[in-house]
Amino acid sequence: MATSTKRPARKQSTSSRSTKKAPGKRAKSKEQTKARILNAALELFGKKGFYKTTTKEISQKARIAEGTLFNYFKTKEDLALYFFETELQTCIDWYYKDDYVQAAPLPEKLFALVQHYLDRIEPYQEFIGAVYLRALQPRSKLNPLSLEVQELRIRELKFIRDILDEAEEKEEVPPFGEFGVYALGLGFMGILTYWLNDRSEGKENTLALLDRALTLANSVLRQGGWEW
Amino acid sequence: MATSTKRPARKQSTSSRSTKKAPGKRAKSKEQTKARILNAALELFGKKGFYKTTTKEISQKARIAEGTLFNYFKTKEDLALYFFETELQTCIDWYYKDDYVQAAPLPEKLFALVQHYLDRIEPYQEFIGAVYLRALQPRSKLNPLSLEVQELRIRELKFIRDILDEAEEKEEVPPFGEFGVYALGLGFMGILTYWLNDRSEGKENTLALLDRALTLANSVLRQGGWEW
DNA sequence: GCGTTAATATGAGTATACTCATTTTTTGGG
DNA sequence: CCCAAAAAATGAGTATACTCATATTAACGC
Repeated sequence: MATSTKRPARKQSTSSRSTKKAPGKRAKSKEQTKARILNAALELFGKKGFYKTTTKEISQKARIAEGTLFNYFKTKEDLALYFFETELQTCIDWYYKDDYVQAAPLPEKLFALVQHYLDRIEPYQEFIGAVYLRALQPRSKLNPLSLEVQELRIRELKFIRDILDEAEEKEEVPPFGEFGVYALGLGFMGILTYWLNDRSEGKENTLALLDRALTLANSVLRQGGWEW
Repeated sequence: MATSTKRPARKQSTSSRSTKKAPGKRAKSKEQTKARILNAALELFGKKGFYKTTTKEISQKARIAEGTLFNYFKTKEDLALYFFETELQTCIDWYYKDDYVQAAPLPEKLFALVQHYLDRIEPYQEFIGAVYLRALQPRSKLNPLSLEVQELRIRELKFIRDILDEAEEKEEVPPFGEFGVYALGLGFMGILTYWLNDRSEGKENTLALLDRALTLANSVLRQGGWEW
């Protein structure tokens, strides 16, 4: 019964043809399989939601055996988490390519960054709630709140720290150091949580909250006043 | 059933003191069963951890059928969550009975409260990580970050708000309103997360962080200075 | 007591994330 | 080409949270 599926269509048309290129057949096929899984998962999650999508369905749609899926992703949640990591990275890249944003004052910068990120993960809204919380789990590599435990090797944390360092250098902010990174991470998490709960049109409440929080923080830090 | 004493039932006659005690057999047995479940669960969670404890084991230890467990708690996680709600309530009660704490300035007050809470949930440490995150889930009743969605009916939020109101009244803090409640809730969550990751002796790192955060916040708010 | 109704208990059954021993495919050396 | 080892795929099997139709028990009016 096996074998009916994957059959490499092209037998080798002799060894000469395929001169072991850099990728190699194996690596290439692996990549493709992974892509198929991700496509299938994304489509199904979007259509039926994270919980109602079974790993069996995903495998079928990706045309692989169910077990294979777990060779690529340790758990179903890891599979979903993949999208956020990707988007986060995209967001970081975006930042470093946009001179205007980079030059802006801290509050504007943070506002733009968060807004950008929220825009990007919008499609995953339905299932992000089910999954992003995992990132807070004590052992998770994505946990922005376990700074002292893990040695700041993680991309995302490094990014936050870079932004903060720059602001400290420009004296936009007092030298908070680690503490600041932690606080920023926490604040981001708060916004994300609020966003998840936000039923307002175009998530405007979240943006309003974000704006208010940044303005307030800025004003408190700069002039020690709270009349905003 | 109980004695065969005829009990000429009367239609109404509310005055009938006949039925000895208020509880009634049913309510009583229900209470006992619930208690048995909680005891069994607590012991097993403590001994084997949340994930390795099966609902079957819990039922057996509580001497009930497996299905019965789910008549009392919708999910296994709800069962675990029960302990936190209880401890939180205990904590709130403790606060209102301690005049000294109530009279203290806000930072000391918050420090004492959090420390007290952490002390109390210490025994559940092993499994709290697995479960408390659920509280952040968009729909959760415990989510301290979904203020505007849910109308502040929840005990815990009300408590935070009361404390903040009082501080605002005493002018220890500017009138932040809802915003303040949200921020406090978020801060508490941050501490809890840090605590979960804290491997230091006696969780002293967490206490240090808490102290630092409160001192800093206080100083920034009061004098607009950040030399602390 | 007896009958009726509603609450509660039951445990076999279901769904599904994940495992693992086995099979298939790829690679690379002779 | 062929073979052996490594990598990857496979799908039947497992574990377990949770459901549900049925059975048991309590409550209460007569």
